[in-house]
This record gives sequence, structure tokens and C-alpha cells, in this order.
Amino acid sequence: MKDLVSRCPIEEVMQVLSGRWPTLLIYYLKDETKRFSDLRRDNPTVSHRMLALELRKLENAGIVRRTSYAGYPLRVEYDLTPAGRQLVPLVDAIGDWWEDLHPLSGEVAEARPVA
Amino acid sequence: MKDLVSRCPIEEVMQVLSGRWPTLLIYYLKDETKRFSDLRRDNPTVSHRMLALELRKLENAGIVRRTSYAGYPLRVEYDLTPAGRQLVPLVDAIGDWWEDLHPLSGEVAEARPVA
DNA sequence: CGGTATCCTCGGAGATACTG
DNA sequence: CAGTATCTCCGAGGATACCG
Repeated sequence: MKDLVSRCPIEEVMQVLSGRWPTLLIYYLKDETKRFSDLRRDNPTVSHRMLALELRKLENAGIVRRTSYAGYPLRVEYDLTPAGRQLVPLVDAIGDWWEDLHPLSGEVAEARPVA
Repeated sequence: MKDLVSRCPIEEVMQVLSGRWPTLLIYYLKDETKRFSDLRRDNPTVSHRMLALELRKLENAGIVRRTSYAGYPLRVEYDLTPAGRQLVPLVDAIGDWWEDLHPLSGEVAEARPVA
């Protein structure tokens, strides 16, 4: 069972953002509406099932909006909610912080000449 | 094997911050140096093994600093690196964003009178 | 006390196939 | 095309025990 005491926003939000896909999906939806199959192509290594589950999770969290159009073949589009769009720069900031801490994973470390 | 192409800072940083403990540990170290056993007490549900692993991960990521003092019984202290301290407000911002999106998980929703 | 190794379990996540 | 169900499997993570 879940810990009854935990009412920590960060702990809660990390349940949604943790894992490989959530932040990536948010990025791919950053400024584009995408179809389910688009997201699969954007991310060739995510499985059909996981993509559906992760999108559901983000939708329930109020980060992603799902819009389905009647017809055949089916057409479903995903984009960020206003809240989702507010999240982008916050995640970005963490990405920048990381980039600053670990520039290029050190591989081309001495590429920048001393003078 | 890992995806060779992926050089996305967010994807990388999420490998470190994903999961239940990393952000919590950062919080407990927010403005206090703690011993291993302190962190276990702060967080009764983390296992001995996982705490060690997560701390190692955060240490390798340059977020947490480990200081061990010779002697018996052993004494090891953990605190945030400068980079780790810079991270705190960024994670905080995401927590606030979430809190704003999902105030109190709705339980005491109508506690605030209309007028 | 702090860390690691070993064992074992349970559920996260892939593959596949079916439905609307 | 999008989504769900079923089966399966692997590894994240708990419990325990031992070492420095």
C-alpha cells in the first residue's frame, strides 16, 4: 500500500515524470500536435503498449490532451495542455543545469582550445 | 544496448532523478549534512541496499558529496555539492507547478469558502 | 556504522494478437 | 490507426548476512 503520510508534491510529480518516456514525450509535443503513430516514429524504441500507457498517464496528470476524431481509419491527436506547456521551461531548466554540470559527457572535452 | 544517438540532457538527467528516492534524498540534504543512518530514519521505507545504491548514483552524478571519517564505528556524511544545491530550486519549481495543478489531491477541495 | 554480496520475488515492460 | 488484453520474461529492488 502507498504511504499515507506522503503528501509531498515532488514525490507525486516524480511518479508521473519518472522513467524514460514522459519527458521525451513532452518534448516531442513541445510545440507540435502529434498523432499516436507520429510519436511512435519519433521514438522508435518505445513499444506500442508503453506509448499508450505513458500517454494515458500524462493525460490523467493533466499534462497532455487527447483528441480523437471519429472515422476510419481512427485518428487521435495529442498535444500539451496549458499546464503541460508551463512545465516545458521547468524541465528545460533542469536539462540546462545538467548540460552545465556534464558538458558533452566529456568525450570531446579538450576540443575547446585554451587560447 | 543503449541508444548511441541519444545525446539529450533531459534524457540523461532523468536517468539520475527518476524513481522514488533521488529527489527525496536531495530534499533531505537540502540544507543539512546527514549520515547514512540519518537518511534511513528520514526515510523508513527505503532499504539499506537501495539507499546505498541511490546515494552512489547521486554521488557519481555530482549532486551529492560523500565524506567518510576514519574510526570505529564508521562515520560517513552526505551533503549536496554546489551543483546539487543549484538543482534544489529547479526541482522545487516543478513541485510548485504540480501543487498548483493538483492542489491537495482534491481531498479538502472545497475547504476554501467562496467569499 | 556503512557497504557489498547473494538470493529471491514481483511487477514493469516487450511481443503478439485481437477489436473498434 | 489507436487501444486493449494476454502471455512472458528480465531485472529492479527487498531481505538477509557478512565484511571493514
